[in-house]
Parts: sequence; C-alpha cells; structure tokens
Amino acid sequence: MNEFNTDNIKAQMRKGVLEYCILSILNKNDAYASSLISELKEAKMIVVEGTLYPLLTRQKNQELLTYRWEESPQGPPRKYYAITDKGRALLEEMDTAWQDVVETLALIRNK
Amino acid sequence: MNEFNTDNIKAQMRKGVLEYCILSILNKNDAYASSLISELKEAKMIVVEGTLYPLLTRQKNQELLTYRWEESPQGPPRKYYAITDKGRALLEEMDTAWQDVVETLALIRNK
DNA sequence: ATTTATACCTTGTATCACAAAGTACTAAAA
DNA sequence: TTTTAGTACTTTGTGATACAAGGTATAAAT
Repeated sequence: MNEFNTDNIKAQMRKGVLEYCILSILNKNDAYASSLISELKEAKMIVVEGTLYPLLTRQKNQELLTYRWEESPQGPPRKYYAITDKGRALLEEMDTAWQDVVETLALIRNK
Repeated sequence: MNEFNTDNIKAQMRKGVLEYCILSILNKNDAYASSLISELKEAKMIVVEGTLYPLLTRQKNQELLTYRWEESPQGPPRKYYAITDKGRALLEEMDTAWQDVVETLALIRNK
C-alpha cells in the first residue's frame, strides 16, 4: 500500500477530460454506454455508469451527440450515440485546449 | 466571440492539476500566495484567491508544505510556503500520474 | 484621518464524478 | 411458467474542487 492515494490523484487529474474522451471515441465509431465504459476501462480511464449516463445526456442536450435505439443480439435494446457536426467542432477546440494545458504543465514543471 | 466557451473547457481540464502546479513551483522556490497567483497567471493557469488559499491550507495540513511569516518591504507580512520532503515525494508520484494521463489521452485521441 | 495598495481569509454556489440503489428488458434454467 | 441471471439504462445522494464575491488586516502616502 502506497503512502499517497495515487488512484485519487489520477482521478482528480482525469476530471474535465472525460467529455474530451467521449467525443474522441464517438468520433471514430458510434457506441452505446456500456461499450464506452468498457473501452475507457481498457484505457485505464475508468468511469462508472453514474458518471457516464448524465454526461451523455448533457452532451446530447448540447447537440454534441445524437442517439438512436438499436436491438441487441442479447438483452435489452441499446442506445447508440453518434457525434454531430457541432460535436466535431468542439472536439477540435478541445484538442487545442488540451495541448495548451499539457504544454503549460510542462513549462511549470521544468522551468 | 466563440461558439463554445473555450475558457470553460480549459478551466475544466485544469481541474485536478492545480495541486501539482503548486508543488512544482514551490519545489523551486519558496513563495507566498500572491506571488503564486501571479506566477500561475503568467503561465495562463489562472487561479483566484478563493481557490488558492484553501488549497494551500489543505496541503499544509497534509504536511506537504510548511510556512513562515516574513516581513514585506511594503505592506502587510507575507506567509511564505515551502515544500516538505513529503511534498517532494508526492510531487514525484504526481509526475508519473500526469504522464499516465497524458499518454492515455494521446492513445484515445489517435487510436 | 482617510485613502490606496498589498495580503490573507471565509462563505456560498456550481460542477464534476462517484457510490449505491433502482428500473426494465431478454433469455435460459428450474 | 415462474424464477433467475445477464445486460442496459437511469436516478439520487454525497464529496471534492474551484470560482465569485465579500470581508479582515497591515502599512505607507496623501
């Protein structure tokens, strides 16, 4: 066991980039919530349902995403989300914003 | 004026890295709150007093920082903060945590 | 004595993410 | 055919972080 709660440190650092992650993933393929969670978990960007669902709803209300229902081969129907043009425009802005933050941090850390 | 509130996007992305910034800066030189704010403002990592003061108190209570009072050449005395060994240890962990987040984001964005 | 500048501190609010519990649909097992 | 297991979506309550705005206090200049 670590002296510091490294998990919590990372959790804090991840804050605010989740929206960026969601738009990034959906920019490549449409997906439904459970598959997004799996994908993020694989990338060590762990998210739980209670976080993701409200976030998707927010982005849908902002017209960054749309969704459609699709039958599942097994189980209840799935809500597939797709990125919109507006979402793609925001994604590009987020690229710049993220690069800025990364560069600023590098400056502060090394100067 | 932009369609999106880019400032707010960055503000969200900055969340959770402020502690990292403070420890980084204090690792180089002791400083007092107002000078930290100036330094962060220069780096475009804008912080306001109401954010910084509670944060410094938290870090002091966690024994990541100590402080001492020093007379000012002009104005009221200043509370100079200095990083502790424990703070330096955490800073190293934060380096790793931050690199992880940056790499993960790069993966998600490019894959 | 009042104003100006500097510096520290507190309170209330908004947002983000998590934890935990709940709803609902489908298919397979009892 | 009822029950159970699995999948998927949703909501409520809580904690943490940062901001906005206002407050306190010291010291020098007018």
